Amino acid sequence: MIRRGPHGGRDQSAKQEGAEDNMEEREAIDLAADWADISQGLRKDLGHQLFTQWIKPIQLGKLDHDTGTLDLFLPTEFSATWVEDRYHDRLSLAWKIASSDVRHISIKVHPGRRKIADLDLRGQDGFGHRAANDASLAMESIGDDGFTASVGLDPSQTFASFVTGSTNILAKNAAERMAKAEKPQFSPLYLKAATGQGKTHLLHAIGHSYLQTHPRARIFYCSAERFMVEFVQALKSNEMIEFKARLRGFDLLLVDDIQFIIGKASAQEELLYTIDALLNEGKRLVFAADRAPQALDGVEPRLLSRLSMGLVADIQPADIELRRAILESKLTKFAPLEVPGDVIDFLARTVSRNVRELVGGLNKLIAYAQLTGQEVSLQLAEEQLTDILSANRRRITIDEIQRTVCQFYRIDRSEMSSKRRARAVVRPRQVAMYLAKVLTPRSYPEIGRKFGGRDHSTVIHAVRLIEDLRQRDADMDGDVRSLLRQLES
DNA sequence: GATTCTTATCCACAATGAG
DNA sequence: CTCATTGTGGATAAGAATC
Repeated sequence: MIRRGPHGGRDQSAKQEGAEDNMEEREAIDLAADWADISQGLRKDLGHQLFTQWIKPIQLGKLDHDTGTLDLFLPTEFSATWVEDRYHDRLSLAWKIASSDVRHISIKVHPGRRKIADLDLRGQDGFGHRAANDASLAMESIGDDGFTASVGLDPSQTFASFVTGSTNILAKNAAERMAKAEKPQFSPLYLKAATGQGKTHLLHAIGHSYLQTHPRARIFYCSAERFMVEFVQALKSNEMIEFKARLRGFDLLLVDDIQFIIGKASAQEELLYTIDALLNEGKRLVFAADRAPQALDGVEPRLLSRLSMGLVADIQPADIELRRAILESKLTKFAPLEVPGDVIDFLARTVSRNVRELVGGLNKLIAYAQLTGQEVSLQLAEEQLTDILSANRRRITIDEIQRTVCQFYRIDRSEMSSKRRARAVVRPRQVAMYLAKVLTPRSYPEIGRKFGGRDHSTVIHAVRLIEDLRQRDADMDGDVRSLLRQLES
């Protein structure tokens, strides 16, 4: 698995080595071999389509031994941003596992390609800043006096750029108070949200805001994953005491994705002591995770109680109004650019899972439109965003359909499986079968089974019948439409 | 209530496609 | 090749419609 070249301690040896050319060549071969392994794994993980679209075009750059940073090149600004956004963590982790010389990865546009200025969507919109999560700079900046840029906080992720709605206002207010108030009323603050709902954004924002009011504050920001890496490194090199001392010197501790700490008993222990020490001094602690503290199984109870003793603020998934507001706010960044209202509406309505995807979709659309010189239109959106759309189509179950249809026609749920053939129950049953075929990927036999074990040809008959009826009967069409609307929201 | 008509259902079987 | 899915035509009996 771990491929090691014959040149282990490169940092020292490479500079004195006479045969430098040879070294470089060997290294390039090693990296290429590692990359072959990694991309094999990713191919399995991501599936063929995603792999060929995003991973395959990646070209290996050089490894900088001083910083341990490996460059990965993509042919376009857009694909670089995309890969950065979606796969940075994965790639980074895979490389760290494959080669101990690689400590960070950097995803860039291939220097050979001309950078299209118009398409430079980064920077303004918070898209493609996953690297900041890594906070590789956080630990390195400990020596200095908390200079903002080196803390690893993404400068675009501030409270000002955080769009609020009813689902996240609570968490935002809590975060703001954590950053502003002189004495924190609660600590730690625990942010709970599914991926892509903005917890990382809030974490960064707290950092920035606190730094504004306390310019000399010492802030620690990192993901729990990163925490683990640092921890293990300190452990290996017998620098634990130093490591502990550093940790306790911070005024504000921001730890992202603490669910990753599950199962690492020793790191948990260390985190626990750090929390206690910082809490006693009235320091501020903020944690973020994708689940409630109680749901972090594998974390010891003492740590759990520390995590939940402050305020646990839940960020609900963005609702449609918030999603629209986010898009509008991003849109002001492309000021002269016209994006029709129905496109915004379409995006806000369909991509519901993940805000990153939402913004990513908008970026992709705009980039594509500019590349091809087309107008941004609803049609273009439907064509270009098929991957995002299919991933976001809410998984509607047959049970859900049956419930909704029964409610709509005011009949009992049991009629879906009953043997009765009265019009009043057969029609709804057939409508439900039709909807099951249209809205789910289930096969005819499977649908038949869900309707009292009916034959698959019965389902086919029902689907065709309702299709036919929708054409000729306006009432039926209206019924189906309103059912579709109900089910898809 | 007895009748004819309509059709929801099941069955047997062919064609097709994924693994 | 095997298995599951889709699709066709036919038979039957449960309801609907008509008297």
